Amino acid sequence: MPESLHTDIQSLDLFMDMEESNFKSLMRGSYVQNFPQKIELISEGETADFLHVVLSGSVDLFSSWNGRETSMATVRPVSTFILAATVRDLPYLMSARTLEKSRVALIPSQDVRKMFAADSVFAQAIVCELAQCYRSVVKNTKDLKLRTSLERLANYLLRQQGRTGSAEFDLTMEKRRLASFLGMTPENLSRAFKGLESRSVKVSGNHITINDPADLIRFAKPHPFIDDYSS
Amino acid sequence: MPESLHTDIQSLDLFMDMEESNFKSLMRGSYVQNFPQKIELISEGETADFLHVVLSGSVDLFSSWNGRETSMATVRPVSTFILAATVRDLPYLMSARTLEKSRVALIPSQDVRKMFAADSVFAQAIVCELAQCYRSVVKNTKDLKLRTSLERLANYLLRQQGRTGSAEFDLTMEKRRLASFLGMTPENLSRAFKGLESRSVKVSGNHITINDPADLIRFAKPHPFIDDYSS
DNA sequence: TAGACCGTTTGACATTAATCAATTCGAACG
DNA sequence: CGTTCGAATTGATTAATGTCAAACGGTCTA
Repeated sequence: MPESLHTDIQSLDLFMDMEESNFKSLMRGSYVQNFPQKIELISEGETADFLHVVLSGSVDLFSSWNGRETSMATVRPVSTFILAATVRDLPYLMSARTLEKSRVALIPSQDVRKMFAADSVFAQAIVCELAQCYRSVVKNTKDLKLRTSLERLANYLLRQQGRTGSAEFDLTMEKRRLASFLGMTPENLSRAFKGLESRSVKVSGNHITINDPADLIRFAKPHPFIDDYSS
Repeated sequence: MPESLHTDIQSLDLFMDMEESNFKSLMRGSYVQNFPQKIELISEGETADFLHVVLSGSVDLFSSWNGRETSMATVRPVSTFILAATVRDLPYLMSARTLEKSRVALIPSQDVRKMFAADSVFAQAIVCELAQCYRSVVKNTKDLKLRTSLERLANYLLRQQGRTGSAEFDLTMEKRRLASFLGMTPENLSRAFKGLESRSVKVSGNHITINDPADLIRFAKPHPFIDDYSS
């Protein structure tokens, strides 16, 4: 693996503080692969042979049951996914596919498990990462169970707006995936956008304008323990 | 804290393999409290001062937003809760209340954090526990997003049946809470039970009889990556 | 044992969301 | 510049779920 990528990977909280030699050792068994768009990287139920790190592009985590499918999360650079399956040596609970041309680093799970037993700083970093992941999923569950689809969309838009700080921004995924992520059908999402027009939201293609954020906030009632992904 | 309780706590995967002296040291700062029924132990948003261990009774984890409330999980002896908030020193994402008279051990979060930095075996146990918790919530999300309420109930009954092994069993929580846990209203749950009558489910009070499990399975289509809580 | 209380059930109805079919829109391409 | 393809939208309809009010049925207690 080219040295330049080491730097990217090492910049992750997960690897940042670990013993340099240990990090090098982890990288020795790892390799980087480039994938075209819409390639399934892993499938639900497979054993977790590698910890994955998205270096560029983006990856969709999704699940299926009985012919239905739902998008669970989007992984963007630079971050890892399926850490939980890796450390427990259990089958994946989600599938993953590239959303666009992406570069992914693959670190053998066995090496990760060996290393976290040997390097206590690394173990601590894994604890933090997993706790963070756990809290994200809990927030997501609260979002799903406590809110209507219109409220979920409104809060989603406010979160996106918070990331850019601007009143205008572009959706970062296509609407059909957003619908799936928010737990509704594409048709319903389309109507939900209509329903937010009266709350000062303007949609044109995937460009969103929030004319009166205060008004939208009044309706959406965002709450840090659901919407603040940083805690 | 009485020595006899040490044994209960130490029997948890989380503490089982750690250095005896470290465990003792953790216990030194801890204490046990008895709570009556329906007492709120912690509230969403508070800082996580203690790791909680349910020794007897049972505890409901729930969340609220905008006047609505939903039950997220039930904690039964012997197990911990709010580990994630504890290790990250962040506010609770859920509230907790006793469902019945319960005995709870309180371990200062600071001590837990110190200890997991010092004892790498403990750190590994925390990693396993958190990974497990994470996977449980992911399964729950899949259940919510991929299934109708009728399917969720059917699979819930099959899971309960799997725990006892018998075709008959009693519900372990009152129906209003079960409804909330499954993401529906009590009225809807009542109708869902009716809807499962044709699938050989008989309900009498909180006593359930599954006359033809194969038939119910055909409808519910249980799947290990959603319903198998042991992996 | 009568009454009160609380959870559950039932029925009627409203709301929300999913489905199906048809159309529109927009980017990619020859 | 028109064609093509897939996504997005729209409308009509059905299905699922929530709401409200009333009735029912236990359990506890005075």
